[in-house]
Order: sequence, then C-alpha cells, then structure tokens
Amino acid sequence: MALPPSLTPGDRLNIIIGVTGRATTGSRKNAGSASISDVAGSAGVSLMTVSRVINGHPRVSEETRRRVLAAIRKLNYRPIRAARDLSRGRSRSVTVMTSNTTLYGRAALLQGIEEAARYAGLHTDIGILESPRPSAVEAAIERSCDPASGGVIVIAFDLAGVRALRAIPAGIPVAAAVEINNVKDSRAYPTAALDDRAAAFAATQHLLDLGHRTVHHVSIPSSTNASARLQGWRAALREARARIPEVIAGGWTPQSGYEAGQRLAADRQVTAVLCGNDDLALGVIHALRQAGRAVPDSVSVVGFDDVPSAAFYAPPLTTVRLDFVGLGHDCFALLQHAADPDSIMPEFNAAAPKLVVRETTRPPRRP
Amino acid sequence: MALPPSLTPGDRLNIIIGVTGRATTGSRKNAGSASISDVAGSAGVSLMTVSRVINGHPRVSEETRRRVLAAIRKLNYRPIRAARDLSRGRSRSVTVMTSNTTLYGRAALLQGIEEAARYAGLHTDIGILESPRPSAVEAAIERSCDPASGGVIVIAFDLAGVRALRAIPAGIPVAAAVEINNVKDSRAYPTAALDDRAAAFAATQHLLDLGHRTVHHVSIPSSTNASARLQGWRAALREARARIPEVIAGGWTPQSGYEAGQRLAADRQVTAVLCGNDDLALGVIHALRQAGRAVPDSVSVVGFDDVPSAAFYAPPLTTVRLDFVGLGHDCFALLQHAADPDSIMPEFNAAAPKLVVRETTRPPRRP
DNA sequence: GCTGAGGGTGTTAGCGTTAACACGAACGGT
DNA sequence: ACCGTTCGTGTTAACGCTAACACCCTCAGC
Repeated sequence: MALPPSLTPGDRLNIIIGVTGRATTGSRKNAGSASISDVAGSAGVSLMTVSRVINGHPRVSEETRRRVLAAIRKLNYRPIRAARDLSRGRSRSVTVMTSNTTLYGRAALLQGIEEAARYAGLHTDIGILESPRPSAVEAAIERSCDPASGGVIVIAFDLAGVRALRAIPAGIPVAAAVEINNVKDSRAYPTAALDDRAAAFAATQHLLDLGHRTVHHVSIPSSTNASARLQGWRAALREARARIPEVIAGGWTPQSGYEAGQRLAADRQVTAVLCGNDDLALGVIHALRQAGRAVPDSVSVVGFDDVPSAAFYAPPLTTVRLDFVGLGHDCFALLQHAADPDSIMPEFNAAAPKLVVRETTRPPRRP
Repeated sequence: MALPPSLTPGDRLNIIIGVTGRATTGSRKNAGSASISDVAGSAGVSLMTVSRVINGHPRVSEETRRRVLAAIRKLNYRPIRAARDLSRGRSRSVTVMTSNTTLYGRAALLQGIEEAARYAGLHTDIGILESPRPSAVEAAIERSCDPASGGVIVIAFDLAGVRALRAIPAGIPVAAAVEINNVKDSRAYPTAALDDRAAAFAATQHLLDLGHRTVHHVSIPSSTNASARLQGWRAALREARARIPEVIAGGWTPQSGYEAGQRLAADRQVTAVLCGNDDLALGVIHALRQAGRAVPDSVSVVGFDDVPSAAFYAPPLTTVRLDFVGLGHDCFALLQHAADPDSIMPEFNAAAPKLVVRETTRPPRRP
C-alpha cells in the first residue's frame, strides 16, 4: 500500500487508517500490529533476514535491506519489546530504584541515568521505594526487579536505598549511587559517588576561613551516622581545632530545615551553619530571619546541591554544586561494566563538587 | 579549596567483587533464575498450577497453593516479565513520556502516575522527549512506544509533549496530562488537566482586588498562544476592564524569570506580576529587587505551582497550589479507561487549584 | 578445476509464560 | 442411580522474536 502522499504526521491521528482492527496474520492476541513475519512475507524474505535488518546485522545485502526497510515502513511495523527480551534472555532496560523523585538530587540523577541509558539503546524503568521498612523494600524489589532485567541502579542515598541495594537478588547486574560510607560493605557492589566528603570539607573550611569559630550542621537523613558529609564537616573542624557542635538532624524538606533553624536561632553561639541540602538551608534561613538573626549579617549559611533556584534565593545561597547528572552517567557506565565483567572499567566523569560562594556567607560580626 | 588529604577523586569508586552468579537450572540463556517449570517440578504439580498460584487464580486448593508457594520460596523463583507480557500479548507497564523531569510539576506528576500504576500492579517506564523537534519526538516514540504497551501517558504541557501525543501510533492506549486548550483536537484524546484557567483567574483577581490597575504576566512556554493560564489572566483583566499588557515570554527556569524581571523592572507602570511558575517568580523577584523595586512594597508577584520551597522564599511566595500528584492519579485512571472502553469513566479527584496568599502581594503604593 | 573462505539467506528450536480447552472427581438435585 | 455443575488440575499451542546452525553461491588462490 502506498501511503497517501498528502499524509503528514500530524494527520495520522484523526483518521485511523486500517492499521488497527484486523490482523494480517491470524494473531488474535495482538491485533493491530504487524509482526516480523508479516514484514517477511511482504518483503519476500525470511523471518531472520528481517530480524537481521532490524538489529543492524552486517551480513545483509543492500538490496534486501532496502526491501525490508520498505516493508517495515509500509506495514508500520515495530518490534515488540517483550518478545525480543524473552528471546534474548535479557531485557533491554535499566530499572532505577529510588525514593521520592521530586527531590532535586534524585530527579537530576534519574535524568542522567535515563540519558545514558537512552544513548546506549536501553529503556528506563522506575521503581519507587515507598519507605525504608523492610517489607516495603522487599515489595519494591518483588515488583521491580525482573530476574531477566538488564540491570538495576539503586539510588542509595538514604536508608531505603541502602536496604534495597542489599536486597537485590544475585544474578542481576546492579550498580548504586551512594553517599560514600553509607553502605557498609560497599566493596560488595559497584558504586559511584560524588565526593561529598571533600564538598563538606570545603564548605566548612570556607566558613572557618571567614573567621567563624565553628560551624554548626543540619544534616539530611542518612543511613549511618558516619555519612560523608558529616565526615568532611568534622574533618575540617578538627583540622582547624574548632569545637565540634552536636549535629542537628534534619529531613529532606524546607520545613524540617525551618524547624532546625528555630533551634539554631535560639543559640547565640551559632554564627555559621552548613546544611545538608539547599532546601534545608532555605528553611534554616527563614527561621533565622524570623528570629531576628539576619543571614548573612548575623549568621552565615551554606547549602548543598546548588539547585537551579539557589542562585535566586534572597540572599543568593552559597552552596556546593553537585553534578548529579554526571553521576547518573557514571552509574550507568558502571552498570554496563557490571553486566559485562570483560568490559573495561569505565572512567568517571562526574564533575568534582564545587563550592559556589554567593551571598549567604560572610565573616562573623566583631563581638 | 583544600582536599582532605586522604581522598582523591579516583578513590570514589569501590571495588567490585563477584556478586554475580551461579545458575540454579541448566538454562544457558538465563542462568541464575529458576523458571516456572522448576517450581512445578519441585512442588510436584504442573506448570499451569504454578501459574495459577502466581496469578491468584481462585481454583487452586489450599493445600496445593501452599506447596507451590513453598517451592517458590525455596527456589527463590520470580517470574520473568518479558515472558508474561509476551504470553498475555500486552505488557503490564505504563510509559510516561515527558520532557525534563527535574521540573517540579513533571516530577510530581510522574510520582502520581507511578503511585497509581503501582497500586494497580503496573510498572512505570519513562521516555524522555529531548526536544520538540519532530525528529526527536519520532525517535522517542520509536524507542519508547512498544506496540504491546500497556499504555502511554503523555505529559503534554509543552510543545514536545503535544507533538508526542499526536504521534502516538493508533492501537496503543493513551492518555495525556494537558494544559487545557493547548491540544487543539483534545477531543481526540482522553486528557486530564488542572483548571489552570480558573487558577490564573483567581490569582489575577487577587491582585486586582488589592487595588492594582493591571497585572503583567510572565508566561511559561506553551504550545499555543491561547494557554489556559493566559486565558484566565486575560479574562480576569477583561472582567475588571483593566488594560491587558503584553505578555512577556519566559522559559522554565529562574534564570529566564530573572531576564523577564529585568525588563519588567524598567517599566515604572508595573506594580503586579503573575508568573507562569514559581521558579519564574523567584527570578522575577530577584531582578526586581536588584533594580531597587522591592517585593511586595513596590511590586506584587504571584507564582504558580506552589513548590515545596515557595513557603520559605524571602518573602514567602503567594502562589497557586496545583495538585500534580492528584492529576497523575487521574491520568492513570483515564488510561485504564482508555485501555478498556467497557469500564466506567473514572471520576477526577485532583484537588482544585487553590490560591495561597503569602507575602509577595499587597496593595499598590499610594502614588 | 578444486578447495577454502567467506557472504547472504533460510530452517529450526527454543525463550518462560499464559489462554483455551480437556478431563476426572466430587457433589447436589431429582 | 443419573445428570449437570463446579472444582481442581493437566495438556497443548501459541506469543514474537533471536541464536545457532545449515546451506548455497561466489570468488580467490593454487
């Protein structure tokens, strides 16, 4: 059938040309889409030849390839993923397991993974971890971890993720994005991480360099009490022989930062705060301001992540830029390597964390 | 910045040990996982009985069910998705097509969809639209739209989405999240939307009620020039017989809001601005402040979306709360309906947009 | 002209699961 | 005791695709 030359892609939808409805072959299950054998018939070749064309196999003559391609277009054929996956014994998709994707870091990471996967010709599935409860983690794995999966990437920034990582059944290629040190036996998994420790160290040192006696810390939830951010922060303080204040445990939201900020505001000793992420910092600053402690005049604050909005906060937030998208690429490369141990170990390309000094930090007031 | 001496970027990576593994059965393709027939053998029943147990089919005796379940646990059996999908002729997953998932609205929508899909026992795939270029859209569809797909949900807030929606091949169940009116022939697709028009109307009216002569608008990109937000804004102005200023076209980022804000700041007439989203508002406010026009003293600003941070901006942002997660649920319900036309049309449960008045709006200065 | 090495194509046998049907046993109503 | 159900289970045939091998043909090298 020749396509009516007048038909532009836009039209395709309104008029349903007899693609639907009626199978070419006697398939009742999947009416409406041509199968590889329909194409083969139409092009006058065998199944395998069509398969070879689709998969870019080299040993097909130009002439045949053209004929097959024409038939594919004519019948509007598109391969069915399940059939290919089943036949190959491995699915061509990556599953990303993560909690809450509305948080910037995870969203950016997901984007990076998807990008890399797409580039490699794989699909991306998501499996959300609803809670760190073992039963919920188990359920998520049950649901999302196909035994024939092309691979799983776990975003193990939090407890739910770490537990999920541990629970991935053997035999499935796996890689994880972690905060260094939050996975005890991290040697057991291929993991990629940004250098949070160095980032926290740099941020803390920046504050110390400005003349602050010490730096308080509002942390994001972590699966251990030895998170990399915490370590970097402590190391910088230790190196400067500064007092190491008690950590204030925050959550992931600005609201929890706000609550932490209220506690901080009450303490006149506090002149500098390092926050576990930018949202937290936003909440902290808000609480501080409400309590009459202006930022940066009375208290300096540093965030973590450099979300796109951070540069436009009032005042613009000093923070550490983290390359989540790059980390996503690295995770995917790592997964590829895990899936094929003969391949060469990939290089890591995520940018190193970078302190971005804006306007929420300055030297402490002269007493 | 001084790196803590112990840690160089190269260390980031931990080592990989042979987690991968060892086959249970003699299948060469899928080493490492037991198949349904292994379970059947172990439990002393037929294939089908195992299948029935897995799928919760009622006609299986308690005794047998128990035996099968035990065998499943013993062999650590988990079904292979591709095989089920192929056999059933439909995959048990939804594909979400969207551009950039790091934007809050899309991320929240994705989360809502995933939640609903999970609840219904389906998986969620993502297919990213890299650009609105027809070739890119086509490529995305080629990649992500399996002919046996359980369904596709298109986030058609922007041009890329709208084009993708139009290009979805017939025969695949589809539903779309749209901004009303940005899909010309929306009757042709099942669509769900939040009432952006009412939202924009309410926001504009709020500003007008405060005494502003008119309200300027910085828009998000839209696929048409008759977007619902634009319409609501215009309608409110018209009703109040206010002058309708020229729209300033913004992008999706705070940066583009900043640029729009610079133009706005130069115009002394401007006393109230409605922004297409909160990020834009943040940028606008920043530019305004830099230009010496304080918000809300000199100019009032309203955002759109109510991102979690908005309440903590300085000053806290007056904005319209949009229930993206609820919209995600609705989209999924719609898709289910599209997949099975005999089913009853679902009700929509997403919350109506709600104006949240915070501190970026107030009456205009007495001249 | 014979041999070996590919190039190009076809044939066959699954991949792991489910739909559809088949079948015997148990059971209730007459 | 007979028949029609319903229950519990098994058998068979796909589902659409690809790996593995088989085959023929051509062409180079001797």
